[in-house]
Parts: sequence; structure tokens; C-alpha cells
Amino acid sequence: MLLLIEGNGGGLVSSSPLKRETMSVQIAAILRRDILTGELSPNAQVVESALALRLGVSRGPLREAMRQLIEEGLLITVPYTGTRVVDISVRDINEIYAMRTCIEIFAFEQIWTRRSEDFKAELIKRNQALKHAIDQADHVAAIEAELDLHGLAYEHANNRILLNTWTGLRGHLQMYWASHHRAHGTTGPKRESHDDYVRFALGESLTAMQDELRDHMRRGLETTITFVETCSGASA
Amino acid sequence: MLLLIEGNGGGLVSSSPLKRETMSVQIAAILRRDILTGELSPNAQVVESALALRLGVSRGPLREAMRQLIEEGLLITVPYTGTRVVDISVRDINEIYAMRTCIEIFAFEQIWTRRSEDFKAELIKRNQALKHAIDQADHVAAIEAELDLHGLAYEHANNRILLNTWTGLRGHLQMYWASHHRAHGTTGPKRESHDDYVRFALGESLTAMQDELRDHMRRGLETTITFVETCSGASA
DNA sequence: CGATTAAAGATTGTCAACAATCTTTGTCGG
DNA sequence: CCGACAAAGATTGTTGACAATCTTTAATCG
Repeated sequence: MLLLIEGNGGGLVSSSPLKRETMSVQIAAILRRDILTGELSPNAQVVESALALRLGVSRGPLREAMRQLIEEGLLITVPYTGTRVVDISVRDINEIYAMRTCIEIFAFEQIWTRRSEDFKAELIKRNQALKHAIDQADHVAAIEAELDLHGLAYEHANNRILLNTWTGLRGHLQMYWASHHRAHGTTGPKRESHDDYVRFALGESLTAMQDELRDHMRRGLETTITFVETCSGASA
Repeated sequence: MLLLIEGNGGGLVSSSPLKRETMSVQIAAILRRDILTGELSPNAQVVESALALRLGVSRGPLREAMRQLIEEGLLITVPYTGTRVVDISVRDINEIYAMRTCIEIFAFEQIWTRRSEDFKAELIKRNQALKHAIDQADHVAAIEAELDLHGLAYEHANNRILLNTWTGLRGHLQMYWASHHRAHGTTGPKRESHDDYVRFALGESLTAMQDELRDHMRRGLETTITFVETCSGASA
């Protein structure tokens, strides 16, 4: 029943540099990572006592971490019966993509007139990182790279609420894609999928970029929905 | 050390119809209400043990409720030192209004072609409720009525993520206005402030409504910022 | 008198045991 | 064989005590 930070003996927590964080925060990070990478499948049951034992902590901090993930929409709990990883439906995907289109257009509106050289360089760099991950056939990394690429606009929009909203959407998307990749071997994004995105984002016309965004999202939604209906095991 | 539900003897919880909810959910509701109505002022310290004693519960469920409000952005906690009600800054207000403009335009885009008679009637009804609250000089009710009026579009947009985002913004706005009303006696919205909003929302042109929205938000932001700088006690 | 350090206080973090609730299983009667 | 009921199991909900950490205060030394 020993702790997992001190001395890093448990080997469960990933390389904490001796700094002290409360356990519930560490646990939340571990759980979130496991859900987002698909290690904990959608709809999988998460039992407090078992998880607490595995992580070497008491149920108290674990419950707090889980409560946070519940609020983030990654876990669902029903009183006195159990907690499960959330299962994302086709309706959710539609809602996510509609919302993405809305806020990413807004993000580019916010940053458009003050796109720095830094921004432009970083955008290109992240697109290259995406291509590199695809070349390595590392689908999980490719998923993250694509989301990181889209994230840049939000990071520069200087609006924490906007960034927060994106982070929530991003989490659900990542989890969805990753779990589908694990379960059905679906591949990640194509190598040139974001070249237009980057080109218009660096260009002169905001209107053109917004049109590209709408198109990009329409295509993305189509692709995502398609490989859902290809595999049968969808949820309600 | 008695419970607060059974028999409703404590008088603290508002008329629970004998149904069983977990305590942390009830506590979260109470806390949220107290924060949103300004009964707990911004920046006020919230001490677990004291609050637990006052509510007649243990610290466990209380902590879970607080953890939820932390995730909602209503409380801020720093490990081992304390928890306070969040203090909304001018920057926050700017971010909120920018985001509001973005998502409310989106909401009307979503509902525009399928505005039902039900929707139109309810919109008019909520505007009348707003006017009624203003006539009664019930500023707290007027704040809620204005937010309820704006909420209708989100409720009909059929996108839970969108509605969720609005709920978050709504909470921060309500808390901000209510606390300022308590502290400095600022009055709520004007009687005719939403007549144009309703008129365009019922009209034919979506573009016209979007323009009205941008204008409405611009005015609202101006008003809110103004009575912030009138009173000195703003935060960082 | 000021600055450093130590002690006291306040507050949150963690734990293990116990209680309440829901679900499943098994049993009994028809 | 089927349905109602009861018991057993599984899981979460709640509690009070104890530990860790931060802040404030007081004392000590220069």
C-alpha cells in the first residue's frame, strides 16, 4: 500500500521529476492518458477499489480524480452502480464537428491580423511533424499531431475559454479515433490532408481560410462517420 | 451531525421531493446557487471543515462537490492552502463576450430554418418575463430572466456541447452581475434592451439577426465593462 | 531595530473502515 | 417451466481520524 511518487518505485507514474503534486492530480493525468490513448476502451467499466489497488492509493484521491474526469465528459457514473468510460455516439461526432467548425473559424478570426512569423513557422513545423508520424506509420502519434496542428490557432487566440472548449473537443476526438484504431485498425489522417489547411492559414484571405475550414471539417466528419458505420459495433 | 435530506429537517436544502440524490450532488447544487446569486462573494474563502459543519455532512462528499465546481471554473484551489470563489477579471469579461458572440451566432444558424411556433412563443414569453422582473425592480430575477432569454436559442440548437458551453459562460456572467449588484447596487438590464433581439430573432433575415447579435454583444460588453471601472475594486 | 529561524495554527490531503444502494443469483412455489 | 421473492455479491457513498503542507506569528540573534 505504498505511495507511487516517492522514489518512483511503483513504476506506474511516468517519470515525475521529484516535484510534489497532489495524488488526485497525478491520478487524473494517468487516467486521462489511458482513456485518450484507448488503453481504457469506451464503455469499459472503471472500478474504484480495483484501480486504487493497482495504483497504490486510497479510494479518496481516486474518487476526486474520477470526479474531475466525469466533469470533463470522459467518464460516466451512475450512483451506487458503477462508472464507465464514456461511449461516443454518431450524434456526438456530429455535434463535435459542428462545434469545431464554429470555434475554429472564430479562432482564425481572432488571430488573423496578428499572425506572427512565430505562428507561421510553428504551423509549418507541426504539419511536418504530422507527416513524419504518418511516414513512420505511427497512427497514435499521427492523431496527436493532427490535433496539435489544429490546436495552434486556439493557442494563439488569447482566449482561455476558447482554448478550454477546444481542449474538451480535442479529448473526445482523440479518444474516439484512438479507440477505433485499436479496435478496428483504422488508419490515421492522410499525408497531404492538411496542406491546404496550412496554405490558406498562411495566405492573405481570411474568407478563403474560413471556406477551407468548412470544407476541411465537412470532409473530416464524412471520413469519421464512414469508418464508424464500416465497423458495426456502434453505440446508441 | 444529522443529515439534511431525510425529513427535510435542516431546512438547508430546497424542497427535495423525497427522492434520493447523492449528497455531493446536492451540495454542489447548493454551493453553485450560493455562488451564482452572489451570496458567496467572488474571492471569498471557502473552508471545507466550516462548510461541512454548516451543512451537516462530512468533508468527503463536500470535497467532491467542490472538485466539480473547480472544474466548472467557479472555485479555485491551491494545494494545502485554501479554496476561494473565483474572481472574474476584465479580461475574463472580454473573453466571455467574444465567445458569446461566436456561439450565439452559431446557435441561431443552427435553429434558423426550423424555428417552430413553440420557439417563437417561448421567446416572446421570456422577454415578457424579463420585463416583468424589471418592473418589479427584482434585479436578481432580471439577471436570470435575461440569461434565460438568451438560453432559448441554445436549448433549441440540439447540440449538447454547445449548450454546455453556454451554461458555463452563463454561470460566470450571472455570478459577475449578481455580485456587482450586491456590492455596488448596480441595476440590471433595461426594459427595452431585448426588443430588437426578439424582433430580429423572429424575423426573416438570418444575416440581420447576426448583425443585431454582434451589436447587442458589443453594447453589453461596453455596459458591463463600464460599471466595472466605475467601481474600483476590480481584480488582477 | 531588522532579519533569520523556529514554533504554532490553519487548511487541505490521505487513509481505512463502515453504510447504503443496486444488481445478480438462487430458491421456492405455482 | 416460469415468476416472485429473498439472499448474496459487487460497487459506490459516507464518515471520522490522522498526515502533509502552507501561512502566520513569535522569538532569537546579529
